[in-house]
Amino acid sequence: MKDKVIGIGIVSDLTGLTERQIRYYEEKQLIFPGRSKGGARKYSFEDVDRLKEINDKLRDGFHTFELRKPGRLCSE
Amino acid sequence: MKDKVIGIGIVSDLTGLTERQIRYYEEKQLIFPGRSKGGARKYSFEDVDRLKEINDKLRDGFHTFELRKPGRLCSE
DNA sequence: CGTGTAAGGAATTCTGACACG
DNA sequence: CGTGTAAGGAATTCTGACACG
Repeated sequence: MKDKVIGIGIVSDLTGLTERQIRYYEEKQLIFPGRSKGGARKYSFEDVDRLKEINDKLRDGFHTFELRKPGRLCSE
Repeated sequence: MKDKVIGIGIVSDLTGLTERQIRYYEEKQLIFPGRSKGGARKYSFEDVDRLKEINDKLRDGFHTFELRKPGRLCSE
């Protein structure tokens, strides 16, 4: 379930999110996909669930920087 | 685990088999991958295990036609 | 801020075939 | 029989940018 083996196209199908959204969440450090030799992003099923959750939260009014994993412990 | 979401390249990495072997086993009806809209083969983790098993059997001397799922119920 | 899109390139996968044995 | 490879095309994904707001 933690194997990073799913391509972004399938993840898009699975989550209903656009590839743009998925890449943006990575840019904002909310998700950390693996990469194939060629550089293609690879996700796990856990990542898929996490992506759905992120999108839900965003629709609830949260901002990307509020959804980082750790929670705090960033600057102290 | 039964979700057909893994591309043939990753399956090749996961199983150690070449893409040629993986496609050949499909041609011989030993494995049944899904397809993306564009026609790319998509496999499940179950398929990955099945592929390893198929290759093991072949190395043990079996032939592809002896490894079909059903077992018999083909011509009677 | 979060997301859409057009742009050009690079990597991936597909099929049918010839090869060996 | 099971697998390797070169061949050309089609689909996938990548990055950086401009856009809106």
